[in-house]
Amino acid sequence: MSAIDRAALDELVGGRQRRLQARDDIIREGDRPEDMNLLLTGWACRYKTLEDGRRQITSFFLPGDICDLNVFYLRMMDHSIGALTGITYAEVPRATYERVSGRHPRILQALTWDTLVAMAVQREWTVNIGQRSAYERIGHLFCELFYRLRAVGLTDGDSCDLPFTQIDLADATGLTPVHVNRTLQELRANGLIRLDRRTLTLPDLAALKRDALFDPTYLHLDREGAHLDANDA
Amino acid sequence: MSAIDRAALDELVGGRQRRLQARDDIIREGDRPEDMNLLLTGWACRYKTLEDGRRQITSFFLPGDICDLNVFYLRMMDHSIGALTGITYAEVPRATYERVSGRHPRILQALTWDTLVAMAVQREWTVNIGQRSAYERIGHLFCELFYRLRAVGLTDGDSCDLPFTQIDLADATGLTPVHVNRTLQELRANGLIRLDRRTLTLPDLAALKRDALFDPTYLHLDREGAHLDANDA
DNA sequence: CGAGCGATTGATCATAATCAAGCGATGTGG
DNA sequence: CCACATCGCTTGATTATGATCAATCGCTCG
Repeated sequence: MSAIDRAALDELVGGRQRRLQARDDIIREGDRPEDMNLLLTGWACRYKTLEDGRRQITSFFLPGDICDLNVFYLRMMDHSIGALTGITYAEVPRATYERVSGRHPRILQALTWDTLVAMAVQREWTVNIGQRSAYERIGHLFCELFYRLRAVGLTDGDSCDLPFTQIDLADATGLTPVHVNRTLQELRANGLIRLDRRTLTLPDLAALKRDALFDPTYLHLDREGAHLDANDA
Repeated sequence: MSAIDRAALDELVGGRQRRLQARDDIIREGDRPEDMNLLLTGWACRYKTLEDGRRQITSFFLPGDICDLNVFYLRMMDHSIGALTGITYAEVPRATYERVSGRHPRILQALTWDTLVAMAVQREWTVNIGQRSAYERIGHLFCELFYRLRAVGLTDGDSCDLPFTQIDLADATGLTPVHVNRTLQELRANGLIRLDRRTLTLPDLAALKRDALFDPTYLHLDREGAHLDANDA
């Protein structure tokens, strides 16, 4: 990344920064989106709630992720974005976004890239929930999170942070918390995961990948485009 | 849509057009994407297959839909796109796309819009499969398809075409064909649908929406952006 | 006419949901 | 500093939704 690109990135992120506690929402279903949000630290998620209270988490946001690129083209949020941990994020106004992306094609390219990968991940979630068993589903999600965290340097050997509850995990996988708990025990018993105090360890990633039918192609980590990573800023 | 926009659209669609039979693939997982594909007539779908044969349809494409905007930014297809009926589609080379979108901001805006809505639909599918019962799930999908078809003028009163098999429906909803069949009977028995010879009728859309917890907000049909519809071309 | 496909039905099974209760750690107010 | 409330996790018992296995039927097409 060149000095010019870095400056452009600073310009993007350098405006208003905000801080939220776990469980607070960045933006809620029904709101009119005003800004693009870039997660700097902590974990967040996108979710939708049905009238009767059922809740589905549709994406996780890790540090460096863009929560909603271009969402200001839409009149109304059709989902909410909430903090899973304490977070800090940059609020990028539309004008700033347009100025920076207009002047810096590589930044625009990186944002486009990010959008395409986000779509690929969303598709894989559809496959995950639609076709995989509870055991595979949770294993697959763990593989995905581990790969994504590793790509931004947030793993430590075969371990990484996993700062959300089993209820969150249930809402993300379309399972009940009780069943998530039992499935986690099964994964543990098979030596595929260790999970202790918000730290996830994958002692045998190859075996987990096999059992969960995980193929990282969809993450497109072999990126040819420029890489935009808010952690670089 | 102005004459200039229309001319731009003609330029986009006016290149190579192709024709495929049902069950042929436009492009397959593992291929390198070369072009953007615009579906002109017929139905297609995006799908992924697991090693053991399980298959998940992740989106349906209706006439006028863009199958894969910008996909040429990615090195390799992580999914396939297949024809569900006989189809015709326009193959737009990267160069054409870049020339036209560079010169015609409204076209670019319309394509961006399309991408954002496609993402919203993909999220809703995640919710649908993750949280809704088989009955709600199929009902919800029918509502979605009906709304989308109506938006491009492809409905006839409370009826529309539904040119795919129960197996396709099963692969799209994450259910087995047997269970789809039984659920369809239940929907029929409750007077919410009629389904005969590839024609779907929704005699009581309001009731179906209620039972399926369908809220069309996510389709963003109240579009403020320009509307790109290949059928206009 | 026979093959193949899609839809349908029946019987049985399994995965995951539901209901309910208890445990341990953390945190707070009296 | 203790009492108790809360939260996240865990366990047990039971139920239900949807999967699986298997067979039949009608239709179209070569």
